[in-house]
Order: sequence, then structure tokens, then C-alpha cells
Amino acid sequence: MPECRYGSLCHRKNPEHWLKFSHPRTIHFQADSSNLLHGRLHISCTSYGDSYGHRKRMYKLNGDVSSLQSTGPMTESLNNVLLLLVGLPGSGKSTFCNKLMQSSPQKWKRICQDIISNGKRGTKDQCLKEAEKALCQGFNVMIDRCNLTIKQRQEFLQLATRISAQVHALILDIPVKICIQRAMQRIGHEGGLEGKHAPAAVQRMAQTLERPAEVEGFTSIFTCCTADDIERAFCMYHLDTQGDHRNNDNDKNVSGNVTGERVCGTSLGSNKYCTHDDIRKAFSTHQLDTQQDYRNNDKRVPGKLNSETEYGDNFSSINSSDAGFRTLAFPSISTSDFQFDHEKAADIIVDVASNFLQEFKGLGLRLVFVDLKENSDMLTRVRQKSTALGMRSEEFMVIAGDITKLRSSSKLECSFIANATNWRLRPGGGGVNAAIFNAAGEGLEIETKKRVKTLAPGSALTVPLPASSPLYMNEGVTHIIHVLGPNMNPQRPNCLQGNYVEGSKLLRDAYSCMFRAFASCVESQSDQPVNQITNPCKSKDKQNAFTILMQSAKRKSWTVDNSMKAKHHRQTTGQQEAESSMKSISAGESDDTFHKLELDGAKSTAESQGRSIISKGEIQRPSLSTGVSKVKQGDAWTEALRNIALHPEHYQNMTLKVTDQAVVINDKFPKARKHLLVLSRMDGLDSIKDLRSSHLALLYHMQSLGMEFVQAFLKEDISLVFRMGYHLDPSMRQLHMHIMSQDFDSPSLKNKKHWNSFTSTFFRDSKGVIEEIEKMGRVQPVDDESSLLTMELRCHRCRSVQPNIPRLKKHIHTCQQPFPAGLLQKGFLIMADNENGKK
DNA sequence: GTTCTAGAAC
DNA sequence: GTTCTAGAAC
Ligand SMILES: Nc1ncnc2c1ncn2[C@@H]1O[C@H](COP(=O)(O)O)[C@@H](O)[C@H]1O
Ligand SMILES: [Zn+2]
Repeated sequence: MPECRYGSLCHRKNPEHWLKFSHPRTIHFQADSSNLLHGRLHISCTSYGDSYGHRKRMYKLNGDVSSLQSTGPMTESLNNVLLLLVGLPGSGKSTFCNKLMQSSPQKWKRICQDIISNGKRGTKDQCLKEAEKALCQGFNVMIDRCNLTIKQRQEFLQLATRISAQVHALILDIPVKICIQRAMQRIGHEGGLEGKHAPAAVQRMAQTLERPAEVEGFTSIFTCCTADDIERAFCMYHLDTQGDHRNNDNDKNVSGNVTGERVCGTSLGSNKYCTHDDIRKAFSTHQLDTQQDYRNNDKRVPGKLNSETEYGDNFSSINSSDAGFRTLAFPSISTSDFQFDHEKAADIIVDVASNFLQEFKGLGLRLVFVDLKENSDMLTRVRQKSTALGMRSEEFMVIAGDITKLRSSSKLECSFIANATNWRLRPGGGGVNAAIFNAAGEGLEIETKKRVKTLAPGSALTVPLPASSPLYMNEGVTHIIHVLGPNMNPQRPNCLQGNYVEGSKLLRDAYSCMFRAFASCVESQSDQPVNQITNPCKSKDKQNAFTILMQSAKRKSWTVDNSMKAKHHRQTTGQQEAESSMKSISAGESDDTFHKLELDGAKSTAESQGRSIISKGEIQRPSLSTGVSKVKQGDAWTEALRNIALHPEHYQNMTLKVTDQAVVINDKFPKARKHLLVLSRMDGLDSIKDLRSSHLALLYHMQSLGMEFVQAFLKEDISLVFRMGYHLDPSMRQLHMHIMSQDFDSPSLKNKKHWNSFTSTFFRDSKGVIEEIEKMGRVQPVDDESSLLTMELRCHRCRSVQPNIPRLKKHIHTCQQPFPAGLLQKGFLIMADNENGKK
């Protein structure tokens, strides 16, 4: 390839030019070139493994560094610079920016997306606007956001071109593990990325990194791998108009080509400004291997993409569960032997997958659709449809290959493989099922048999592979998720005889259960010690290791061995908290009038449940009925709310507000200082499981009624935080939304069930319910619903486990931890500031 | 859902 | 002996 005569100084942006001409990475600054930053600086990288978990790189810089020594010209030429910081959360972008802002506030403007909107997170557009404004006002501008991908940077480069600004990239190439550690430890982060949610998020982001390249249009690219590098970068960009703090003793030009490598890191926090010597040192030769820098813990196993073995022991606890993506490889369900229509199936796959990825984004989950042959019909269809839908290729891949040999033949690390099984979960039958049972060895059959004997169409069963399984040893697969799809083949049992309404529903269920089983396993793994993940069958807690999921309550009656239930180990009990101290705090709105409530007795008109208990071992017949709630009926007490909702006029003394669709009352047994109920007035609607899109108007109405009251409470007491939502399985009839202050400071909160019903995923936030119905048409089932109310007591803020209710109460009384970031992000917490509250 | 209380856990 | 939970009865 001919060399472009400008080499890496070439300004052309046309990609064709870059394809036609080579641009040698070594550049030679002319002795008279005013300075490094003014010219084009390119740092070449020689791959040998890097901090983002793949390769390290050795940076070489050839250039005349004379300019680096003369502070004058550098200062002068450094104007009209748009500096894009590129780095993971925790890489030190903001620290760098803040330091630069402190040292040269007259010259620089920091634009930080996390706080651009009056101290809150804003948009890229806002950043662009602000950047343009500041540049036009004569400032240099730092863009303090991650800027990891070409796309994320593109518009800033376009802006720079448009207004003829220089655009520099400053890459903070700090190892992922360091970033994670920092992100986990920090508190009060502007962007809220901190604590236990940080590892997955940071890992996921690390995977998306696309290194800034000149071809994008950068005037300069500078990479920092050590604290010293960062200091150096600081020196380069530091523009102190008051006078230069830096050591000027070494202002003779030192010219000549210097091959550069980094030196040991020093603390960025130190106020040491670079001397010219420092700068020369920066480009003097050092061997990375011999240096003690951030990277010396990396022990990479060659040939692996992103497995647990990627990192050294020191870091295994973080990386083992969150190393990059967690991947599920899955075959097409029901389309071969069960003869499901391919077009319909492909639509369902991409639809369910994209909804799933949307819902679980942030967990670092990846789905890989696998088919044996490159030219297979399903592969082509799924590929086309997922591309057309714009699904992100990092999260959703379509590949041809043997699903049991993904690592060895495709270098794809998949811990989870879905199996299109038969209803008896037996090996054989040809196709994927035979291949997987075969590859996994008899351990899979044994582990599967231990759990269930049969599987219903539209459901999934997760089975951890024994550590001795060849599939685990050779391919790194830790779990098989068995799935049974609908059968359209008259030659096979349970043929749906062309009923694609039911068939499609079941196929959706099948994929949805498969994906959820995957997600739930990944989520539960993140709490487990490493050895339980890498050796799945050693897991004591079988409920973490396998999950059976059913889409509807009908199929929920499908039972799972109780022996599999998580053993709940209690810790020792300390002294009990005095009940009286709880009583002294009035539990909000509790009111004597409630105690006068008369129950109308059971006057239920609703049809009986009609849910047949399906015993294990029976072939599951798909059902066409849609009623899925199982709110108990018949007992008088279950009707109390219903009576109020249907006859609010009889209960005027207790209704706080009555509209045509809903009634607001105080909870008779408040579980927090503020605890109201918004009762729907719709007869026959008892549970969120019965909700469909036709109920959306009602849900919005109930939510806005709730908001009215919350706002009023917040006016009274700015410190309160609220959630509004539904119990997944309410005990009382009549759909009702809880409005709860998050203090849980009430004597009526007495037991584990109370606590878990408001703090586990048993509590479904109104906003989330509405979103699920809008997107999926119904509320999505949770994995392992039965254990939600009996699981251990955890503080709703810091998630620490508490041994019993009195201790829990004592703990939450003083726990100051922020609420889990997920709740904030999803907008489930409503507070005075409303920073992350509902719309 | 709550109340009540036996007996497990401490 | 006291505290706490869980399950039966309502
Ligand atoms: N008679 C009643 N009047 C008002 N609230 C009640 C009454 N009985 C129970 N509750 C509350 O209604 C809620 C029903 O819970 P759930 O059915 O699980 O959503 C609980 O918070 C109870 O405290
Ligand atoms: Zn806490």
C-alpha cells in the first residue's frame, strides 16, 4: 500500500483515502513545529495485552519532543481545543478535569454530562450545545463523559470540524479492575454509578470501547496508562495564566526521536507539576514488563475471550461474576421437529430477545442465536430481522456453528446454553437435544432427573453442569437451560393442530422463560463466592443453581421439589429491640375508624379459580384461558378492600379520595409512617397478573392519584422517600396500589412476609408495571416467586442481611446508605428533590 | 390480611 | 427464661 505523504499527520477524513494509503504511525515532528499538541500526535500501539481485558499495548511515540519542554508555545497554541476524555467510570476523568479546572479555570470549561442539567444528568445534545458555546467564548473545553465508542464521539468531532477547533483525545487507559474498585468505593458520584452495581456496568462498558483513532478526526491522541502519564497529560493541558508553576530549568530543546514507554505511576492527587525532565522521562525507554504499574496483576489465559480466568486472583471475586458479557447461546426452538412456522418463530425470537435485553440492560447479558448451518433458513431470518431491528451486535449475535463447541471452534465463551429438549427431558431424539446431552455427558441427565421429570411447553429449567462434565471442562459451559417449545407436528405429542395463537404464545413463553432463567442465574451468581459459580453443582443453594419458570399462573402450579428450597441459615440473635420504642412513633395515618370497618361477607361473583394442579410427570396441555390471578376468595377478610372500592359511599369516613375509577384510603395496618392504598374500582380485577393493555388508563390514573398524595406528603416532610406499587400476589381482593414511605417505621410491620413483600421484587413498582404492560402486554413473571417472601431479611438500602425483625428494625432506623442504584435509575423512588422520581 | 400461641432458637 | 417465628384459625 502506498504511503500517504502526510503519514499520520494526514488531515483527510475520507475513509477511502485511509484504505488506499498507509499512514505510518511514526511521526516526526519538525524541529520548527511549534509543539506537540499543535501538530498531530499519534501514539502507536503494539498489541500485547491491555487493561481492557484483551491485550496489553505498548505505546511508542516517535517525535521531536522539544516542544514539550517549552511551556510558552504550548500554552499559547492550546486554544480552541476540544478535549475528549475517553475512559471508563472510575478511570479518573472527573478527577483529571477537576484538577485542570482548579489550576486553569480561566482557560478551561469542563462539560460533564452527569451534571449538565442543573446538577443532574443531561443529554449528549446538551453537552454539544454547551461545548460549542464555551468554545465560541474562547474557552478550551473538556468533555467529561466516557466517550468510549466512535458513535459517542462522532458528534463532538463534527462540532470541532464545524467550528474549526482542535479536537484531542485523552485516553485514560486504566485497568478495568482498578476502575471497578474505584467505582464501587466511591460515594456521591455525580452520575450515580457506584457501589455494587458498578462492576457489571463498568465491565459492560469496557467491552464497548473503541479506541480513538486518527481517522475519526482527532488532532491528537494521548493515552495514559499510569498515574505518571496522567500527570504528564495534566502538564500538557495545564494553562496557568497567573504564571507557570512548572519547573523551567530545563528549557533547552532536547530533540531527536525518542521511543517512549511509560514509567511507574505516581499519585495524581499530588500537586507535583511536571518538570521538563518528567516529560522527557515520559518518553524515555522503559520496559512495561518490569514496571510496577496497574497492570501487574493481570494473568491472562491465552485463547479466552472474557472468561473468569482473565484476571489474577486478587481480582477474581469481582471478575468471576461480571467479566464482560455473560452469554447464553440458544438454538431455534420448535422450528425443526415441531414444525413451527419459521417466519413467525423468527419474529418471536427477535421480539422477545430485544424486549429482554432492553429490560435487563446493565446486567451485561448477551444472547447468541446459534444454528448449525450458515445458510440455514432460521439463521438467515433471525439475522435479517435482528439487523432490521437495529439490535446491538454486542448483545445479540447470530452465528453458525455447533452449539456444543462454541469456545473451541468459534472462540465464543458461553456459560449458558439453552437446549431445545423434549417433554421428558431425555437424551436423544437427534438435533440439539441429542448433541447437548451427548456433549455434556451423563452428569446432565442425572442433574436434570434430580430436579423434574417432565417439562411443560413454554417453560424452562436451568440445570447446572457438574464440574466433571466435558461440556464444562472443554467449553466452559456452566449451565444448561432446558426449554420445551410448542409442537405443531401432528406426529408428535401435544400437537397444537395449527393453533398459532396458542403456539405463538407458548413459543414466546419458551424464549422468555429461557432468557429469564439465564438472567436470574447471572444475577444470583453475582452474590455467590467464586467456586460456586465455576463449579456450579457444588452450590448448596439449589435455588440459585436452577430455576423453573412459568409464564402463567396455570403453569406456575407446576411444582418443583421442595427439597430444593434454599436453606435459610439464620444468624445468632442479639437483643431484641424494645417494641415500645416502635410504638412511640405514630404510624402515620392509622385511624380508629378503620377498626369499625364492617365486612360485607363473601359476596364474590367471580368465577372460581379453575386452575388445575398439574402434577409432575404429566404432559402439559397448553391452556387457552387467560385468567391467571389466584387471589384467595371466600374468606371474609379478603373482601375488605373490595367492599370499600365497590361501595365507597358506605365508607365515607375512611376514604381520602374517591374518583370514578379509584378510591384512596389509609392502610389499616400501615407498614410505614405513610402507607396508603389506591383501590381500583373495577370489579373482578384482583391482581396485577390479570392486567392487560386495556387496563393502562386505569393504571395511569391510579399512579397519578398516588402521586398527588405523595406530593402532599413531601410538602409536609421533605425527608420522606416513597415507592408506589403492587404486590405480585396480593392477599386481599381488588386491585390495589400501595403508597409507602420507605422508613418502614411502624409497629404493624411485624414479620418477614411483611418486610419482603415491600422490599423484594414481590413489590412491583407502578411505573415498572405500566412499562411492562406497555412493552410486553402483561406483567412479567419473576423467577422463583415462591421464595420471595421467605428469603432472608435484607436492609432495603444497604442490602445487608439482618438476623431477625427486631434487629432489622433497629438497623433500618439508622442505616444511612443510599438506596440501591437500580431503584433510582428506574425512577421507582419518589422524593422531594425528584431527581430520579417519576415523571 | 391479622391474631394468637406453641415451640424453636437463643 | 425470653425472644422470635411460623402456622393455624379467623
Ligand atoms: N380492612 C382493611 N382496610 C384497609 N387496609 C387493609 C385492611 N385489611 C388489610 N389491609 C391492608 O391491605 C393490604 C393488603 O395487602 P396485599 O393484599 O398483600 O396487597 C395490607 O397492607 C393490609 O395492611
Ligand atoms: Zn442498611
